[in-house]
Amino acid sequence: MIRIAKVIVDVAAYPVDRPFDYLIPADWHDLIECGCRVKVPFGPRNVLGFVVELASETDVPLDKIKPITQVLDIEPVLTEEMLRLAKWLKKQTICYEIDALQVMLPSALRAKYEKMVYLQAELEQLDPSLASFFQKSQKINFKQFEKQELLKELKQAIKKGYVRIENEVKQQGNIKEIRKVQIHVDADYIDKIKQQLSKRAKKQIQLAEWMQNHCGEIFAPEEIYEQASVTATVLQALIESGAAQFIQEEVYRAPFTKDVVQTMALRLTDEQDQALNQITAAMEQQHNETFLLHGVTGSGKTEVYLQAIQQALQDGKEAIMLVPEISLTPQMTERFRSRFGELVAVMHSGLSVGEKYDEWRKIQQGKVKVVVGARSAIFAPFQHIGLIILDEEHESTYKQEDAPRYHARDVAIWRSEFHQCPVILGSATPALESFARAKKNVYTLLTLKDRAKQQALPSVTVVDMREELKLGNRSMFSTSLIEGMRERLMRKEQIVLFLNRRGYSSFVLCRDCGTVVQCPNCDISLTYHRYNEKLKCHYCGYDEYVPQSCPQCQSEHIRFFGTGTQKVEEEIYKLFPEARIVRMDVDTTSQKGAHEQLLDIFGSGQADILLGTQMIAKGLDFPNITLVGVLSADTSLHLPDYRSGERTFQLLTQVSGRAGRHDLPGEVIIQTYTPEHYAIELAQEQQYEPFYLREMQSRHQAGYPPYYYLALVQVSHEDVIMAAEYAGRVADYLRSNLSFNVSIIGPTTASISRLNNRYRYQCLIKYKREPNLIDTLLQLIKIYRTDWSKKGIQLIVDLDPSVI
DNA sequence: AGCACGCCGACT
DNA sequence: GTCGGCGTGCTC
Repeated sequence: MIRIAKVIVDVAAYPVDRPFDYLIPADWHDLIECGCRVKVPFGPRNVLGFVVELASETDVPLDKIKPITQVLDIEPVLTEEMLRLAKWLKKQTICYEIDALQVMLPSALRAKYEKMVYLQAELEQLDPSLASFFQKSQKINFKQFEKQELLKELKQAIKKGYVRIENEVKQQGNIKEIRKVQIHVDADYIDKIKQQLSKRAKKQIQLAEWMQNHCGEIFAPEEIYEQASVTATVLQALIESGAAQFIQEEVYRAPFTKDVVQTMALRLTDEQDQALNQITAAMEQQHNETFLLHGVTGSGKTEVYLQAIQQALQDGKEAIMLVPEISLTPQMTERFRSRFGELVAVMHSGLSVGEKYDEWRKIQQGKVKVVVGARSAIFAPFQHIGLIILDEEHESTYKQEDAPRYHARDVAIWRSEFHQCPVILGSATPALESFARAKKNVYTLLTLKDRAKQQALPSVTVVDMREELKLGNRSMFSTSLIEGMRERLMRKEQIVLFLNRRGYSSFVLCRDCGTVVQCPNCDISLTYHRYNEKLKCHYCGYDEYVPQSCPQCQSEHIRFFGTGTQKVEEEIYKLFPEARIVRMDVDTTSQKGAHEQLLDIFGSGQADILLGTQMIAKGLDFPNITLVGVLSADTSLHLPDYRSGERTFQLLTQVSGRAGRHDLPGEVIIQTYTPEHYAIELAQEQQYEPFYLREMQSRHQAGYPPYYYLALVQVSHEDVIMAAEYAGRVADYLRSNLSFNVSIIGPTTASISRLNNRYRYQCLIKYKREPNLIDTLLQLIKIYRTDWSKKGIQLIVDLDPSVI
């Protein structure tokens, strides 16, 4: 007899990161299952929790055990697979189990808490200032009293027992329902009602007769008004007499705006066909093989994905397709929807909470078979996964930056083992780690060397901006880029300009004293944004108006340096006043749907130039683009990160791939001050393998992945001295507890040494094999959680960090 | 995490 | 005496 539920409570804290036992009330014995959300009393408050296990007995003394107060789900929201996956995530990423559970669900299913004040006595007994609140209701939100500064009075009332405070657990997600009308099933019954109607109620009689012809059917009220030509009052009257009833029908919010035309599978090239065959073979054998699909830009990776998914669907299975971020989704999702129609769900950050919830339910209820989405879609609640795909697998957005710090690739591989299905990691520029694994046959390498339509790769020119400067060209455009743009504008072809910095200019500098205007909360210079004449911190969001004089020396000689997208836009207008420009960066795409809209404008030929940041580097596929310009290849090259070379190579290759994808030949112009850097030289040749070999060499020398694994421990505190002191303790602890062949670098200041008023230090751990590592880190975290956290120290452990 | 409990200094 | 500061400990 099962009576005890083991529950993970919604409290992210070290001492409560374990299941708590609760009694299942008798009426719910058959109702509560593993994976259900429940409301439970926890100490003095009520919290939400997840049932992770059912048991028939408990070690907890009976006087301590409390019953579950509410069941939030009749059907579990988490499968057994998810509960197991959560335990794995907890261990793998060192996070709280509750965080691992929450990350798998749409935010709509997470709890919201509200403190409510309940009236416990007669209204007259209460202080008049309080009593006014309880005129209409027995319970009032605590916030109301807070706002009116009545906390003292409230405290008095609690003491006297007139009121009581209780924490209410609320669900945010509501299923959107619309009201429909169901006609009574029995025509004779409606007839009876009709007989009882007054002869003068002509309209009601008319409606009753209409209803007799539609027994049991369901209509939207508007349909009835129109079809029976009656008004709402008449319908209301008949519903009251029982001839019909209102019902609630669940609807899904529609995140798709456009209709799509059905497309068929394209004919594959030999290379594509070979790749597909290996994948489908693995699917047939139910083999959890991981493929690395390395295909040059324009080689038709997406078509391979589509046909592999087609196969999964034919086998009665489901498929998950991950894409890096919203940038890819409009064009990509359209492509998926046009192939698989209504069987596709979409998940990305651009959807509202409600829309995400609806898409999630479509997956859970088996209404769709394919999900196309960003990182978190890897947790799609499918039960028979036949295939998982990560497109652009090298992208760092697949790594979540806050707890649980998981990598979607690792989760994908875990789920593929569970479901015995293959995983495809696809990229034109695979992450070094992935390519190395493919070379070691951990992954199966599939290569697409040629573009699908046999187009030549675009010709790439690297322009040395130092030479331009010597020749007296001080503008941000080289002579050849200007010429290229002029030609394309004349020929009515399209241009993509890429710049990886948003805003107007990168920093504001005083020419007299050399002060650079900095964020007051972070150790970062502020960026000038022209449209609202403000300086903005891109890390914490702080903004201020542009100072008229230097804040340090009051000099008026302050100048803007560096170049952002807004400034480039202005410069282009100066050069080509007739050019129609679409600018895409975080500032122009923050509104919902703006992304699609801007791409539509460009795609339909209403603009000549697409100017943008990172977000335009991927996935764009427009036939008329024949020129791609990279304004400065150096920006990403000189970041203090061991991956900066790899990132630059990837970025340049991706951007270059936007040109000449169809019939017209493409040209790429890369502007740089360091043309001799191997990442730029090899990007020009568009050869991945030479770059891979060269980069592997430097990783080997410097002791970085894939030769070593990394773990990062970051310490922060409001006070520099505290932060430095405890970072030192971390380093000491690690050095004395890890083996000698592990190198510990640091403590050093983090690349952003102050963020949101906290000073940041870090220790980097490089290791090849250190079975002791997780346990040592857990020990360290224990010390931090029991001791250091009280002193305001914050400690973060990131295994396999994507940015260091 | 959040909340109660408890112990200590400063005020009507 | 009472209020409110925050160190300590617990949550099935």
